[in-house]
Amino acid sequence: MKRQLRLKRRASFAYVFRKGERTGAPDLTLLSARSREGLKIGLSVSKKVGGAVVRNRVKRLLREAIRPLEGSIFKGRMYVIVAHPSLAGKPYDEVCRQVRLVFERAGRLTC
RNA sequence: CGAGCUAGCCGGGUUGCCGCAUGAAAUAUUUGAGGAAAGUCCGAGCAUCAACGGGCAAGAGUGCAAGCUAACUACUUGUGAAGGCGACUUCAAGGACAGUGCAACAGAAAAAUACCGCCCGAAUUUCGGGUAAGGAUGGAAAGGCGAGGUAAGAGCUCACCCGCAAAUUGGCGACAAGGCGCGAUGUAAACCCCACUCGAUGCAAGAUCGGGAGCAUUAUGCAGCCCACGCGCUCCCCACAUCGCUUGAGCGGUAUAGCGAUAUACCGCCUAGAUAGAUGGCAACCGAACACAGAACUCGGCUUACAGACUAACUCGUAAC
RNA sequence: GCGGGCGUAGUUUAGUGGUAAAACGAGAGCUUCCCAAGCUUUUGUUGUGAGUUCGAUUCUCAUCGCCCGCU
Repeated sequence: MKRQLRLKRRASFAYVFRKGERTGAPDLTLLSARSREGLKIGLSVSKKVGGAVVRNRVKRLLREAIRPLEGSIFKGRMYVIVAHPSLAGKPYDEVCRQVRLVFERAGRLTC
C-alpha cells in the first residue's frame, strides 16, 4: 500500500465511522464515505482481536489482500476496513476472498 | 543405563519474483524486531519545574558481613537459619529489660496470678497463711528429668541435658570456638525505637517556528515551616512541521588480575528509528522448523511466558569390570 | 508510553487478625382444593500462588483478570 493511499487523520477516521455506509462479510466490515482527497484506505484492528503479534499479522494480510485491487477500486471515497476477532488466524486465501467480496457487495469495484 | 542438580548457549538458514520503511543516491542498491522487545517491580542517564543551596518536620523505602558498580533495595563471594540421603536450593536475616498495644475460644491465670489439690494454724466445714510437685485448657503455662531437701513444696542444692551468655583466642568483618555467670512467653510483613537512603514530574518530558491575550514593576514562586536566593516575563490556542531520535556507562574477540560479580589493556565493528505506526505474499531446498511473543527516548537489574536442540561439571541408585 | 483503582453466595454490596453477613434470586420442604403471599432450609477453594503469624477476607510479595485517567 502506497503512503498516499493511507487514511491518516484521527478526524477522518471519526468522520467515516460516523457517516460511512456499512457493508459486511463474515469476518470483516467495510465503511466508506465521500472524500475530497481521492482514494484513501484505513485499517481498524482493535485489541479484542488479539495481542500485538496477532494484530500485526491481521493488518499485513489485509494490506496484501488490498494491493492487487488498488487499481480497480472506485476513486474519490475513503474506506475503513474493520477486522472482527474471528479474522485472527485465517489464512491469506480466505482474507483475500473476503476483501474482494466486501468491495463487490458495496459496488465499488469498477472492472 | 536410570533419576536428579547447577551453569552456559541456540531458539532458524539459503535462493528467486512482487511489496513496505529507511539511508545513500538517482533506480542498480544498504540496512531492517527479542531473549524476553512483555510486566512496569527497582536503579540511573536525559529534560523541565526561576533556584535543590542548607536546616527542621512529615512521608516513603531498606535492614547479616565484605566486595562490585555510573547507580541500586540489584549482583558476587561468604556468615547464620530452614529444607534435601546428596549434588544443591531457599530466606524483608537489626531491636521485645525505650515505651504502648494485642494474644479470640478454652483455662484459676496469657505476664503476672491461685480454681481444684497438697501442707500448717485457727475454727468446725468456713477463714488466714505457705506452695507450684499433681489436675484440667491452649499454638504458647514460669527450662526438662532424676536425686537430695521440706510441714507441704520450690534451681533452694547437686548430676546430666536445654537456652542465653562474660573473659580469652581466631577472622578485615558477619561470625566461630569457648564457657565465668544467668534462667519472665509470643508478636515489630502491630504502632514503634535505632541505623542508612530519598525534591517532584516524566520524551504525550521538553525545545524551536506560527497565531492571540495580559501585565508593566510587584505581583508571583518546586504542594509544610525557617534561612538564603532570583527577576522581561506570564497565560491561552493549534497537535501541523522540525528537533528530541539514536555512537552508547555500546557490541564482538584476545590477553592479564580476581574463587566470583567485575576491572584494565589492545584489536575490530556501526548494528531499526517509524509517527495510523515499517519484516509481508507466492514458491523451492535443508532431518524437522511448529514455542512464547512485535521496538516507540536510552541503558543496568528483577519478575513472568516459552516448542524444541546442544555443551560442560557434579550427585544418588543399579549392573558389569 | 505513563499513572491510578478493584476482585467476597447466581447478582448487588458489608465485614477492627479469632465460627464469613445482609438484600434480591434460584432449588427443596411446610401451608392451600390449586396459585400467590408467608414460614423453614440449602447454596462460598473470599481471583490464583507463596510468605509472616498459634490463627489471614484482613498484613506482605508475586501473578492473573477487569475498569478508569492522560492521548
